Amino acid sequence: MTQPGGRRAGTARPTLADVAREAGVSTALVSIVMRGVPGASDATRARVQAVADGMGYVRDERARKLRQSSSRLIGVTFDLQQAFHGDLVEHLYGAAAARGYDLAISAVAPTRDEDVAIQALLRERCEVAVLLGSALDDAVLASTAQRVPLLLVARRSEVDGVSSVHSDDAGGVGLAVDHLVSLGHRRLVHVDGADAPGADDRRRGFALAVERHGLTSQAQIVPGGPTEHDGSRAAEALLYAPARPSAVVAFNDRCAAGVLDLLVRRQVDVPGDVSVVGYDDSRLAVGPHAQMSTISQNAAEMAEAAIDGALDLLDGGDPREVVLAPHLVARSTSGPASGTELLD
Amino acid sequence: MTQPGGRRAGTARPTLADVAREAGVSTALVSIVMRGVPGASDATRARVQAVADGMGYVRDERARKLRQSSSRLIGVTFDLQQAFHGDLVEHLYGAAAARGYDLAISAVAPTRDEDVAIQALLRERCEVAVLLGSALDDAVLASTAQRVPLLLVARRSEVDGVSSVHSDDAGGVGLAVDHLVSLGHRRLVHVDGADAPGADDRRRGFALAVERHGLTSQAQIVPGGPTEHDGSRAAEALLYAPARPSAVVAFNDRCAAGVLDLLVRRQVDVPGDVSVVGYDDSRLAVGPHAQMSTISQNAAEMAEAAIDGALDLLDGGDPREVVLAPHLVARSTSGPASGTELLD
DNA sequence: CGGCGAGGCCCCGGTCCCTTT
DNA sequence: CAAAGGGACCGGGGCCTCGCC
Repeated sequence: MTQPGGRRAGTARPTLADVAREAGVSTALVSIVMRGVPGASDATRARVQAVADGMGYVRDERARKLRQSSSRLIGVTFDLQQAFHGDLVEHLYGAAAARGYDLAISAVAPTRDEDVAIQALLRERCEVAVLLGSALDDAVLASTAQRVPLLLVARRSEVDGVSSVHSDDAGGVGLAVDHLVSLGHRRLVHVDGADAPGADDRRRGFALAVERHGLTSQAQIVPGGPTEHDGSRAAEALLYAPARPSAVVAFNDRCAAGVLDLLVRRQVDVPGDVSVVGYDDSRLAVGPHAQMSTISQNAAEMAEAAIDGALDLLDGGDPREVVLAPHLVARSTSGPASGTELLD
Repeated sequence: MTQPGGRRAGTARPTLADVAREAGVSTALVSIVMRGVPGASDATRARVQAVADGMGYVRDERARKLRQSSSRLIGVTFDLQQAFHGDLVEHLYGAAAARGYDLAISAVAPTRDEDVAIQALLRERCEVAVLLGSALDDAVLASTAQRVPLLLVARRSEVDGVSSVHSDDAGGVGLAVDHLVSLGHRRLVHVDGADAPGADDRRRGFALAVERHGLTSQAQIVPGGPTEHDGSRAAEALLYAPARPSAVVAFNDRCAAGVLDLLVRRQVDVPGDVSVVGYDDSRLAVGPHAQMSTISQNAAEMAEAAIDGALDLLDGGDPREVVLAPHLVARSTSGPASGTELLD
């Protein structure tokens, strides 16, 4: 009750000035100690540190970043429902911290638009924004890029001034096709991603790969989507098709999980009767359907590349496109084609 | 090039002062216009707004919150891998916004400890922290609560001064048991959550419920865990048990998904041979295993209660425990017991 | 007298109270 | 009294100065 002002007890957190008063030194000195920079004697340093710890002092990142010319803050938008985004965010934290940057994350969800998420980041004065799997159209991306340097992850960018980091989607699907063909499969199907980011490239990659193997006439692309439900529906339709495929390349792991679930449910043996390959190597791939064969995008590598690209943009580097090589992770949902398949 | 100082072109974002200079007014007036508060004529308001829009002005939330006595910021920690946390975060955004608060979210993941996530929130000077499914022990919670008001979601708190919002876990499992018993099931199994938050209560609820129905001797609790893998393993063990159960109550939806996957894979008919009930009603419940019967915690309601509780704590209210009533969502993984079951 | 430890002071970008026209 | 301006201030950071051994 030393203060006549009616401030709520316990609410106020100690500031540099509070610590300085308590320790009997200036705020500048406390600042020096808290930052661990030269300018204080060891004895003073220890004493001030002890006082700060005792008071539970935590520095105000807001005030600190306000004063500094550079906020050293990277904004990230991600989709709360996408498991792969979760993997990416986790590694983005690590990659940013390793370079002395903080992360401000802003979620996208059915009731929270991507624009809203980006506006929130702009108000936080992040120096660059990293958008995971953005669904914004080129016009919006272009106008956003004029307000803040922009880097897209897991999506290609046709937009001027926008960097991007994504895996070689067409090539990745090609790896899946190569793998299946080498196992003896001939009748291949691609359950596509409809209008999801990357779906075009994966469709194209599938078409190119089957052509390369001279299997175009036996191959098929069926409409799917990015969710388990889409995969299930597509698989159901395939079961009633005249010539049942012997191998399926799904748009992503979620889609593949839907395909797998329906096949297992219909007592189709995987990989005995049908092989299935997913895309992403998200946590789903090693989940309940344990050991899904899939194309891995390597979240850690992608996150590193994203932070590198973002900081390069900040340093005045030209926007650029980084294409990562995906690789095949053959687990237990893909196997040799059955005998009948080999006959045709 | 009006400034001789070598600042990087295009990097600097306009400030209030820039807008004021451009519009030929004071910063105070621009502030009034940007906040939409009384104190400016309509004509001036329109003119200043136009200038600000033209310059692409976005206010600096950091500076604003620094000046304001209250930061109106709620910190949230959540697990990137938990689908249910994603649902909660989405609704927390909405609930906080409805009360004029911002959210600062900080993720927890295998390589990012809960302590690290909380420290980040403290540096952002959030006024209260909402922890989703915290795994911190009581001692750490108690010491954290001394630095910032704390509210736990989806976990009970024994700690003094900490509020909590969670569903009635024991009661919820009771609902599942009642449902299954009413369908004629007698040999019930609970695949538990090991040491996950809430697992104790759900075990207890199961034991109480089967006792209430006089089925203790035929009931069983087997070790499980919070992941699909745990569910799968437990289900596998059950298939080799002497008396196969006719119904399973899983710790959560992920665990139930694992159980379901293994059963389907082993060609056990669900719900013909075995009924399965999950817990959470997360996105998984309506995912690939379409239409899982489960106990719903209603993320929207929980989020509302969490924000209410957090703000109440801020207003000086006493810490309190809010227990929400879970409810049964009977979908297609639970059905009548088979004939053999009814005989014993 | 040189160098190190420490303090004074303004600044970052808004907000808000008070004063002026 | 409404509209607009002036200036202190929130919590730290960084430059410059000063005292002292």
